[in-house]
Amino acid sequence: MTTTILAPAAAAPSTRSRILSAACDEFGARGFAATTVERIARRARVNKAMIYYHFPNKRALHTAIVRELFGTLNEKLHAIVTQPLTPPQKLDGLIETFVRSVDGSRHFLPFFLREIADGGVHLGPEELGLIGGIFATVRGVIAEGTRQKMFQPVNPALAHFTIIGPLIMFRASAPVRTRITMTQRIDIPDVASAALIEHLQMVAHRMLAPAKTQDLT
Amino acid sequence: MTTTILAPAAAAPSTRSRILSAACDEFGARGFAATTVERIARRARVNKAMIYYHFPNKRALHTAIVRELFGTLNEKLHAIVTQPLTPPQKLDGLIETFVRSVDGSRHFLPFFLREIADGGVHLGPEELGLIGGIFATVRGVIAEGTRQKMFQPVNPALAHFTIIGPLIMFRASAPVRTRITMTQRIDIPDVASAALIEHLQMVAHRMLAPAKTQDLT
DNA sequence: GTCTATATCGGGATAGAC
DNA sequence: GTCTATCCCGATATAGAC
Repeated sequence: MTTTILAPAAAAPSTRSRILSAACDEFGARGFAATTVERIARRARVNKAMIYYHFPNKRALHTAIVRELFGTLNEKLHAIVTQPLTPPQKLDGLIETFVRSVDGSRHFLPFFLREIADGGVHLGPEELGLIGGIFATVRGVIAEGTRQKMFQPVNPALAHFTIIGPLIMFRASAPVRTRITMTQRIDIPDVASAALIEHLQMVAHRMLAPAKTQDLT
Repeated sequence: MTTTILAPAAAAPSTRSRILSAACDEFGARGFAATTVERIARRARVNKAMIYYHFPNKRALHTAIVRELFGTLNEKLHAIVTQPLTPPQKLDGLIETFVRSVDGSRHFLPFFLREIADGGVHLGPEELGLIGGIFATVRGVIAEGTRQKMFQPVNPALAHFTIIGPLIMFRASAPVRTRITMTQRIDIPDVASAALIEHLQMVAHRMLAPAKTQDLT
């Protein structure tokens, strides 16, 4: 699977990759139904018919993007948990990779959010498998740490979403927060990647610290 | 503001309330753009023209729902923080109210998620004010606790989303998790409201415990 | 591979009878 | 307040020339 969306290999981005990139932006900003092929074409500076030359239809274009987005994240996470590290170290690595991935591509987040909101109805077995792989990876680290008594026992699903949830919601809510800030006296500032990583790691540590002995940061 | 959506006053639900209820389901399941007025009409068992008799257009119907959904939550949260309680007690109350509200209405979550995903483009000043009010409420409690040295200093925005994020994402991801469970060997079970409340309160306590002295649950 | 032109249709919104 | 019929635009998708 060669990355055609985010790495146009410099120089002359192919038409196909321009279409994919433009589609990422449009789908991410508006969602599948509200995105028109016409707008994708304009953004990619190609004709509308070109899109139907490279992809059978709108849905297939969308699926291609989902597959690549989740696939690459999956690979990155897998690379971490197979290293010889302690469970807490792996967890820190997973958190950092999550944040860097989300912050490194403005595409990933909106896609993830909308697929969740739609209940995964657009996802075929292959895409579901990719998301399931992400679950399994995080969950495996938590289970490993609990087995080694380095973590207190927690519901792995809840622990998983305690790490992912704040990241997703905080980053995804940035536009809304900006609008709120402009309209009202409340100001809800953004934070840099490093600060976000640090916060999530702190929360994970505290959440998973064994009941008696713990070193709170 | 009389609740017309969720409390149809038994007996004969008015046409208008049937429309609102049906629209909740459709908008929640599909999002604004993918929802057709035709489907709302069918579900409400009325004619399409009836919808345009009761509401000026599709958008106004959507806005009416958003306004009520966020408005009632806002009131509930406000009622808690004005009681004479300690910051940790207020926070527990907020968490419980959040979870009960989300679990009590299958409508709230999808709307919230999609508005976030869409960057709040459908939200007017009034709706933004309601969401801003929710932010301000949670944030106020955290600031109060920090001032009284009962909480360690944290970024209030991050703290806020550490509480909200897991709840939203965990509940919202239930359909996807079910599909993953069916397709693969991974099984990501759901949890009851009480267990979710307990988990979120535990995380909040641990996150906010002052650095040195703490009683971990 | 790229473009113009067009078929086709679904869906938001309205007119107007009852 | 409720229904039928319809207008009309925009959007997906295709045909076919170059």
